[in-house]
Amino acid sequence: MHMTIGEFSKLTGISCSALRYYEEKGLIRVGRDGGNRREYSEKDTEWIKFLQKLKNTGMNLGDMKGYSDLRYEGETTVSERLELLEKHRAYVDGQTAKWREYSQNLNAKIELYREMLRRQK
Amino acid sequence: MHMTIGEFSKLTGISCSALRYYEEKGLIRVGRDGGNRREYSEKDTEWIKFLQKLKNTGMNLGDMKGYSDLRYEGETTVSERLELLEKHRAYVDGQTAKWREYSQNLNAKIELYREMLRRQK
DNA sequence: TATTGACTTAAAGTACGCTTTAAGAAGTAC
DNA sequence: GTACTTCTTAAAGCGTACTTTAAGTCAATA
Repeated sequence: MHMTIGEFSKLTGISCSALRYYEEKGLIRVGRDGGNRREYSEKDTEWIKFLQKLKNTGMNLGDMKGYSDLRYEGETTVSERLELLEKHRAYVDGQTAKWREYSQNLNAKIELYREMLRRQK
Repeated sequence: MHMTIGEFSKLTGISCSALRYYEEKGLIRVGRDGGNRREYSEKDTEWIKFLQKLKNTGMNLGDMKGYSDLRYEGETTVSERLELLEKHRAYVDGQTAKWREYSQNLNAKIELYREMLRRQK
């Protein structure tokens, strides 16, 4: 049922040092066994995977900590969490638009270069 | 015709320290006057603006340095530069797709939360 | 019992893209 | 000529998200 940090690291693909760092930053709360070793559970697996997704969508650790705090508070914070997620989605949508624009700008520049090359020949 | 680093900084909106850093990294080559002060020209304005655009599309300084080297080599490198830009566009397109996907994933998660809230009521 | 391997902590190191600091030199204003 | 501003360099500092190192602890195996 419980895993050591090494097992949990292998399972999730997250390095031990990163896992300790996340705990230190308050993203994940972990219990200890008799010998002061971290004990990770199945539930932690899902939680850390969700954190990974937030991270992958460009959320920084500070904001993830805010979300985490709400989650550890329990079910009563669901609507607050929803709000955070919606705010983050606005950010993600902004990024999407930004990159789309970059691509268009680059295309224009590339066309200019192609034109230069055609004239050189 | 020539500008000091302070004037050039104001004109471009890039801090003096950043300008010196860019020169140190080889992104821009700058001449000196009798008193060893940097002299920026009109041409540098366009070049630095182009560099800014590359940076804004997520290109790192190392890659910008590669592009810069080719540019300072002269007209014969235009097709190589074109290649670099096309490679970078592929990267930018990848980023665009990535963010679009993130947005979709987030939407799914948000819908899930909305569903939870509806059931709570 | 002795060794091995996985764990513990705190602190320092890393990469990137700068910014800040310190100390000095040179041009400008009066 | 002297005060002021802007420039010069090298080196250290910063924020983020970790990684690496050092020194020690604990449990399992030979």
